[in-house]
Amino acid sequence: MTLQLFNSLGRKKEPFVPRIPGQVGIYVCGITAYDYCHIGHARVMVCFDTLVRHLRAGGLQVTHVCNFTDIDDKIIRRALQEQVAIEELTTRFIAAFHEDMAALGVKRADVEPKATEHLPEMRTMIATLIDKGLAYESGGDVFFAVDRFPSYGRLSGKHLDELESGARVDVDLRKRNPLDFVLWKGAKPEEPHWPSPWGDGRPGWHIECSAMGVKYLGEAFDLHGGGRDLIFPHHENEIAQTEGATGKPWVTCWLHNGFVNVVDETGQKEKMSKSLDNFRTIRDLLAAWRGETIRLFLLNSHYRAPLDFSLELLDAARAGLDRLYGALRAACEVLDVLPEPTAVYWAREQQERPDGHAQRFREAMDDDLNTPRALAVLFDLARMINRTVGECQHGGDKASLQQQVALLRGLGAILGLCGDAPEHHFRFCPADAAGQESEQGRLSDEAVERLIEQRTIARRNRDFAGADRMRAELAAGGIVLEDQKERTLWRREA
RNA sequence: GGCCGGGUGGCGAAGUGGCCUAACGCAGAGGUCUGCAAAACCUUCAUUCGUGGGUUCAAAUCCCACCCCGGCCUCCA
Repeated sequence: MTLQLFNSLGRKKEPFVPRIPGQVGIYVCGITAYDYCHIGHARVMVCFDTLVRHLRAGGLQVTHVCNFTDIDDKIIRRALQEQVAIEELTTRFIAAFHEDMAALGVKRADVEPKATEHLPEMRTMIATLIDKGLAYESGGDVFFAVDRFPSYGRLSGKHLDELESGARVDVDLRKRNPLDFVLWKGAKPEEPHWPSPWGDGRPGWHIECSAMGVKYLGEAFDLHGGGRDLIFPHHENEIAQTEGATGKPWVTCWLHNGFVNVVDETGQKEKMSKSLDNFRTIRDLLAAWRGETIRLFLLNSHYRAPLDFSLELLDAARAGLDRLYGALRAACEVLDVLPEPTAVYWAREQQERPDGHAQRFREAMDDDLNTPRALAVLFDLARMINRTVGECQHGGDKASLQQQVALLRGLGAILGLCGDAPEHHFRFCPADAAGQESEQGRLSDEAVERLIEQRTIARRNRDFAGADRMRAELAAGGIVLEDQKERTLWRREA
């Protein structure tokens, strides 16, 4: 079975066949750097990071491009509000983006181009479009003429005539067709601008992805992804510009992930978005939950389905992750070292692993990135590991345990999970504002270890009342104990 | 108005014609283990898949109608 992906262009699953055997180019629409990222952004990045990991596990050489929009209306407005230079603002939020993504286990893209660093490419493309009669100057701006691109609307399933009849705001008299979109905006006073044959100004939003996509991945490449909300008009416009300029088909397969919705107290749902001001930033959440927990939460539903966000669901995800790491930790009781969390590489591994788990995992991922099903395999493996640990403790064979744990880590790595030391997971200490009082009440790792030692002595002396008192003391600090044969493990409760 | 997703157990979520008396996770119940716990393991937890029709030997899965939720058509991941 080969990888099948749901192509938004045509709205059906298709076998994924790289244009160049063994190689894949993927462009993911990144962020506009003017604010912190929220769960919606996290979803896109985790989703495509996972896809890239899976492609690589399949032996493909992937070039992953993810851009930054570092000039646009919102950025200008925000910089003005905060009284900072535009570049300072964008630099700050790009750095924040990198931090957040690192916490979520999202690998850096191979290329992270910025719009402001690609003015020449954009101008060239605009010039070509004008030459070809697909774009025109009007009132200091340059517009793309949608009428001149016959397949406009193909991606979004919209027809020009229907769009035009729809109620549209702001009829711009400089446009020949109200749907024409701007490629180049004439400079306004006080705004950053660059020179161009059509006068000073700055690029429109859509053109940057076209120009940078072509530059780094070519006039034709395999995959282009982003959130559902980008289908129209952003991606529709990208296609029109690029294919208009090059005269040939651009992207083979368009991928779009579903929204993250927010449910309020009354049960009302709505899409999480900046403009609705109902978003939770990743950074907020990272105070109370590990990034990996957020990642598991996101991967627990299929990427194209809508996803409702709630704190309760994050707690459930944390409990699920506890289970996975619990198995790894149990394995530590038998194995001296855990196998490296290196992603399974199918080309090499598949013959050696006829065992059902790897197979099931791969089939799930190959089926349009069915991460919930892939995750189920991980949980099944965890159960098996727990069982095997029990057998090992009764004199069973360690080799199969070693293999199972290696598989859990190897498959986990494709999802970007289970890569840490179990203790790192269980001792995670929420830095969250849950309270100032918790600041004092919080026990340091060392203090916990000390109390546990005392308790061990008490238990040895069969002073169970004393031991229970110490356990209660630890419990008050959010510490849960697990007595093993030889030692006592502990974890912090959420 | 046009177009697009989604409605599966207490919750989340797979499954899209027979392996489904519905995977997996969370929560719950009982048991084993334990000084007691915790964790783990075992057992249990939807004869039912928004509603009503229909097609079929067979439907959560296909067709028709309807209801509900969300989104896009304007910046948005």
